[in-house]
Amino acid sequence: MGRGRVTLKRIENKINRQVTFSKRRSGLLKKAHEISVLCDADVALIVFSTKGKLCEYSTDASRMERILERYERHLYVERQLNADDPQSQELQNLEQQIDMALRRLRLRKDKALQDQNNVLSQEIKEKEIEQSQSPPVEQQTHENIEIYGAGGEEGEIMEETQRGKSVMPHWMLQYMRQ
Amino acid sequence: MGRGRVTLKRIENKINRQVTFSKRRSGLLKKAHEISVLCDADVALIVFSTKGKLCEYSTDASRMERILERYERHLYVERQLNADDPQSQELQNLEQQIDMALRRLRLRKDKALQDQNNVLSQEIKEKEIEQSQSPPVEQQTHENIEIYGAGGEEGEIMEETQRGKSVMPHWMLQYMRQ
DNA sequence: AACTATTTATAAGA
DNA sequence: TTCTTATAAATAGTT
Repeated sequence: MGRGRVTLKRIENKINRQVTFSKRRSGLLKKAHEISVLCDADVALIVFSTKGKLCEYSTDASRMERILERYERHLYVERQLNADDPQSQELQNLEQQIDMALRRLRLRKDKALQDQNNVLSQEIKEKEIEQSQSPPVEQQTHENIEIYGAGGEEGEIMEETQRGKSVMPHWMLQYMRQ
Repeated sequence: MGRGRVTLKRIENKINRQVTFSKRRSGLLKKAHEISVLCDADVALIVFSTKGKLCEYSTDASRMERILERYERHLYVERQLNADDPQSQELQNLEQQIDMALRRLRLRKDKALQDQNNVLSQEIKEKEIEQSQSPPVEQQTHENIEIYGAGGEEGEIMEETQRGKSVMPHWMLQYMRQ
């Protein structure tokens, strides 16, 4: 798309590669977001540039981990099919046990963080009432909005995933108008 | 793209949604693959349809897990920053320990599977020599090929991730010509 | 599954 | 970089 056909081959010119990466990353993120909204699909997208910088998209920041876990369970079935010798079967079982332990622990940790958040939001709410100012800010939503791509700064972590914070990752804002 | 503007809103008509999903999934996978080759980037893409069916792309099937692990380490730093109370700090440490155990175990398991694979490929090689037939099939590569999208069947797991099997996931073949 | 009229993405150029 | 523009590609609606 542009003034010339593209051959699917590594772009050797470093500047060109960098520019193309930046442009195409925007496009990819936009499309990932669009399919997730239009088709009600869960999407997790992780991109590392050559420089090793991270950029990610998921349907919903707080759902990224759930998507990955779900992915790993699919994956798990595949592995079981492959493991037809006793040695890897044994390792399989061990892995499963440790994995379950980790999952249980994460649930506990999530709950702890959630409780902590609840306490904090309660404090904020009380402060707001104290100050008797403008009504609470509306919940942001990503439905029903036309988005347009725009250039993005390459070279930093573009989203900090925080549990249940926002439906729309904040870096996505740069792809929006209105 | 098409005969009408798209409003970013869930497509309510089920058939339409399904068709759009299928078309856009192809496009998304194609673009994910293109950016990874053109810009030498690591990409992991996971899509679940509403029906819960999985479709995935990664730069290299065997690298998917490494990408996810790398992602989780980024993520880990974020979490540390959030955990400023003793309770979640404690859980954090516990998690880290279990996580390390799991990682060590997976390394062992990977090695076991690798060894198993090596034995199998050795056996295959020996059979080939026995039969003294055509020379070994050329390694498939995904560089330097123009790819075109094509419809894909929705409703099945499109790739079985198998350790180090192929550079190009086999479902990707359907997006190619020549 | 194909076909096209359009919209959208983007390679080059400024 | 960022914007502009010519063109290639993607795809919505249709058959």
